[in-house]
Amino acid sequence: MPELPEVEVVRRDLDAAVRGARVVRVEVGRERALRREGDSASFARALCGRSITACGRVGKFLVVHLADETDGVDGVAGAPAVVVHLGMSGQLRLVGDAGTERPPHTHVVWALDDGRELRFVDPRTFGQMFRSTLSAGGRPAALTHLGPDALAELPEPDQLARGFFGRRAPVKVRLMDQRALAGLGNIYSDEICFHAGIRGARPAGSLTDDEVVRLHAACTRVLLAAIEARGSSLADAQYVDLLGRPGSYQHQHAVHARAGLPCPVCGARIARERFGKRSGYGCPRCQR
DNA sequence: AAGCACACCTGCTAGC
DNA sequence: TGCTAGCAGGTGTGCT
Repeated sequence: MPELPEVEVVRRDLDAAVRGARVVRVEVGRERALRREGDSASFARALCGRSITACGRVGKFLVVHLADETDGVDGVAGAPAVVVHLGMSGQLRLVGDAGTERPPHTHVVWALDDGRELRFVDPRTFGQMFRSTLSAGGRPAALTHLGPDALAELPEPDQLARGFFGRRAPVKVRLMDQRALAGLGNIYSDEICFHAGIRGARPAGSLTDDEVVRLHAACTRVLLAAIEARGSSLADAQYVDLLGRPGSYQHQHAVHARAGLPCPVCGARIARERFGKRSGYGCPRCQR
């Protein structure tokens, strides 16, 4: 399932590929993909004729910046954007030839002025796209509830520690709380906790200053390595990039989805643990 | 107010 | 072999 690194890989590729292209037609095959929009016809009308000026990201949300109708200036308050969330199984696919057969579950298609198509494909339909305008800080207004981005805006350790103070919730759950820190999901919270040597089930408020410093460092280290490897593609959710290519960071996973396999550091068996309805993974020996 | 439980949805798998 | 039940997951909402 796409988390921050996967979305960042898509963002970089998309930015390089479609910046300056103009949307000439929008097709909506499934309304649910636009469930935050009033109706798909007005969504399509609003996009047609607009140029893509840049592609940004906040946490797991992709932000496609569009040229303003009047002056085409991007990035200022009030400028239009389309926010895309890939959910669990969503993919953005860019094809050069619009005649290429569309995969099943292609819910939204943007036809570009150079003949290419940007397709939103999402079997499990947890993903969505919707319009939003940029607020004063440069973020889409619809995303102001998100905490700082876990890569671009990672708070300093002392500020992270303040966010953990007094919390009984497990540190893994706290890391995945998008209102506190945006971008981490089940995969990367497991890997970050492992690299920090901290059990995910520990109450967030129980972490020492030194442990928060380790968590802070592990966060940046893991996210950068995952982006370098172009993200994680696991068996079921099948993350692939704009051109359909899988990432390779799953081969570097130390603990996630590796229950019963040996820890790459100490050889102990990786344990699976329940966090509500979710499962987390960790090394019982390396993580305290 | 923090922390839970649940709905949403589909494809895959384990078990019968 | 063919069916069904269970599971996976992020976000948003609503309850305690």
